Amino acid sequence: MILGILMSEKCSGYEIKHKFETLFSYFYNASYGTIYPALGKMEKQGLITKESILQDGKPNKNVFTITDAGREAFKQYMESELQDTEMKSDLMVRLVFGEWMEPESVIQWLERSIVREAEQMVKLHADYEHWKPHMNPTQEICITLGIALQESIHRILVEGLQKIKS
Amino acid sequence: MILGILMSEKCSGYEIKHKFETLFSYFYNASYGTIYPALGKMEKQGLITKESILQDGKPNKNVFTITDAGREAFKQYMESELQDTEMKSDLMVRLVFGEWMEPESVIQWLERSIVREAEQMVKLHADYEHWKPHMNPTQEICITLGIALQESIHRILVEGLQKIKS
DNA sequence: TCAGACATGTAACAAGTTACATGATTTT
DNA sequence: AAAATCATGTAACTTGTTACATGTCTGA
Repeated sequence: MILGILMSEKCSGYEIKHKFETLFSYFYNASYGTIYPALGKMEKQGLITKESILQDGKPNKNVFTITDAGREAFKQYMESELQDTEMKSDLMVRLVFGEWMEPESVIQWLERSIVREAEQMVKLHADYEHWKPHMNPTQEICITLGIALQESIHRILVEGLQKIKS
Repeated sequence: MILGILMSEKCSGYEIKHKFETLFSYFYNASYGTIYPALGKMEKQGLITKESILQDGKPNKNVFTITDAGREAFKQYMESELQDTEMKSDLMVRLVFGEWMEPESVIQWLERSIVREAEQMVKLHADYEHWKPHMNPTQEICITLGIALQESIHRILVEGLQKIKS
């Protein structure tokens, strides 16, 4: 992911984190504890180069630029075998063992999840409208996929909640 | 998950793994390298007890039974704060950086993913038909969710592929 | 005869989280 | 006066994977 980000422009670790939070948060996340060690490692491997920028009134910045070797590594990843999608859903785990709980608990899980999905849907739709003009076709597929997943989850949970309540 | 499984019946590590593969594989997975250490740890904590069964013509079995403390731990988990769903999609990562690749690569990713989703949909539908009679309402919501997610992904990818090709 | 089911476990490694440690400037 | 933004990094811990190690029985 970091190499992909650096394909477009050089960035500091802080700026990379910001992109994870604003642009990619709907399908990817990384903490500083992942980003900084990864940048250090890739610099050692010669995939990126560091440039220290002294700033006035702000801390210094370490800005990283992708190298030819880095672009090569990025392409190798992009051409490698596609990995399966993994997902970890606490809600699904609980639903499978829901028989051991009172219906009220199940209703709480569902209502809570419905609200969360609805909130994320609003955010994603807004993001889509916002970035639509600069998005290329594959990025459109990606965000459309994100939105479709949330809408499906939302729909099924609402239907499920009705059944449980009735 | 293991405690949840043991709520219904005592099981060996091997049997637990089998359940992960057949009943839960659409939303959860665990390897022996996770299961056996987890069983050992929970036995030490007194959440489960071990019983060694000598078998004829087959290796011995260590069968684990949940204790009162285990049932308590299970309920504490079920009543704890619901965690957000996480997902890791290699396809989405690639789609976001698809601008750096030839359309042929993008088409390959999409076609590959469409086939995989279709295969899993067939399997999940068959599973649903098979276990429907013994499923309780919350388990139905869970598998319906799994099926809906796969159908959405499939639909969006087919639509996306058409746009890319045109 | 060979693959697959039955059965348990460890060791090395990979990946990622959270909290800690520091500190100036800017906005509310 | 407090909170947020800008900015970098480490250490301890958690979680999970893959490969190794071992061996019998049963069915095609």
